Amino acid sequence: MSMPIKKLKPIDNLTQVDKIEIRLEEFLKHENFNPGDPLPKEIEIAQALGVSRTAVREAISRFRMLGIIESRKNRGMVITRPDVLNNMERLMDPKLLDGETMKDIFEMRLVIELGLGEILFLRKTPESLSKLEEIIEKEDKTTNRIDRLKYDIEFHSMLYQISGNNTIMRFQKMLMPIFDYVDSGLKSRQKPNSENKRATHRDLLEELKHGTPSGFRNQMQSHLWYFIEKI
Amino acid sequence: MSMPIKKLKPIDNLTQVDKIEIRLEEFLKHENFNPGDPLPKEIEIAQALGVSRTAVREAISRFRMLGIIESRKNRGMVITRPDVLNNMERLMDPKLLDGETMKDIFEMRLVIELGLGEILFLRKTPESLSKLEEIIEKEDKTTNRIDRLKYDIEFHSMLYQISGNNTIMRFQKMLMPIFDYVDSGLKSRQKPNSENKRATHRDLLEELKHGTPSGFRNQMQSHLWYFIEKI
DNA sequence: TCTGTATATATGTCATACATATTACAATAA
DNA sequence: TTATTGTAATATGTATGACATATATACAGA
Repeated sequence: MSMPIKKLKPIDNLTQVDKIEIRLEEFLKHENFNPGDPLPKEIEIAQALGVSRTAVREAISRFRMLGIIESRKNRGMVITRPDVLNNMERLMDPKLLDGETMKDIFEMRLVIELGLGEILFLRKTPESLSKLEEIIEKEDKTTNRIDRLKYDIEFHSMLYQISGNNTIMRFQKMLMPIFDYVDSGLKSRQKPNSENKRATHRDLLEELKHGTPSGFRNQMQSHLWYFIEKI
Repeated sequence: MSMPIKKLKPIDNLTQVDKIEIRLEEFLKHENFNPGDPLPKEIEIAQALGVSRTAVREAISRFRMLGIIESRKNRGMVITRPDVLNNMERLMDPKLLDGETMKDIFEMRLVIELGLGEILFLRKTPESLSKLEEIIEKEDKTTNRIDRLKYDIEFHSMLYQISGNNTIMRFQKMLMPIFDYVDSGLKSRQKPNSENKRATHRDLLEELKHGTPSGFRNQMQSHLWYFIEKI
């Protein structure tokens, strides 16, 4: 008969560097560090923790990767404001992500676009509306398929720009490759003839000019229907 | 009179490790590495690049941080599927971010919630609706302010759960601290009496049960009005 | 005031040795 | 044979000491 082996929890499997990382994070929070504040020297940290400078450097390089620590020769290290999206951008590669996550991202792009109406009505200006107008006109004139796609993207990008929300704009931009990848792999559930009433860019613009947020949301839903019904 | 000094771009200010990182990224893409594939040994990489193992390790530790490389003793290193949100979560700290970004995030949370309607109608089930029902009932019974807040959060969390989109759910969860922080710092533009017609959780549920996506979007807009008018 | 020089300093890089966990396989006992 | 245990090989993890390099500071000279 064997021992009740399940009771035996595995011991700390953290590497030295992991532990240092944890300690440093505690240290930063506890000492209430703010962007711009200088950090102790590498050697001092190593000595204080009783570890080698090598290990400290590896731990610190992780924070550098996150963007919350910067270091320059002789100046030492300082706390910096991280760029929230910077790291995420590097991971937006269809080869790296799993299907489930990519599907999630596909939906997320749609969700954001559908939810954008409210903010657009708050931020729209005559100038921005006329820019949308320009894009639509260029779109109407062209027959080239590739150009139409270009203007399509331009139109939606302009909407984000009008939102004045830089984070959302960047977020959308980095979602794009995944969105396109998923889109090209999904089949429509409906017959092609169901797209008869799809709202156009002009419909959206007219709604944005003279309509209501509620109306705009509905138009956008109609406009994106082609994608939504793929979900 | 000064030179047109702005035209003078700074020379390569990349560290050795930066260069190694770039080379490795090229290598990974060019050789078409996929999750699960093993990487060459550290020493081999170092020799191939003509640099020290230390530098290679620092570069690789960055990829480990991103979550696209994992390494175990003797097993060597392998490409792994990164967790897209993992790094971002660590940065969601009001002390680290600047006001602009936090405002963006505040809006983003609202945008997502406003755009969620469509997907909810696609994914709702009798079971999930009755769970919402339960939460509302508990909410109605309580008079405690803190409990009401708890059920409020629970209700909205349940909506995300119904969406079936794990990425959005996690995303929202990590946006929360920033959202609350910004919210507590913003003042309402309107007089308090303007909230007379605010849609309740029950309104949302009824709409979700018997209404339409369009109706739900409007109800949600009304429900979140308190926040929206703070934008 | 500006420019060049010297020096001190903290990070960046390197070479080397050893520690440690994991694998594969041989050795041993049942 | 079968299962457990020991052992060597291996790749990553850690430590140490040395040197390289960029930057700040101070000071000298024009």
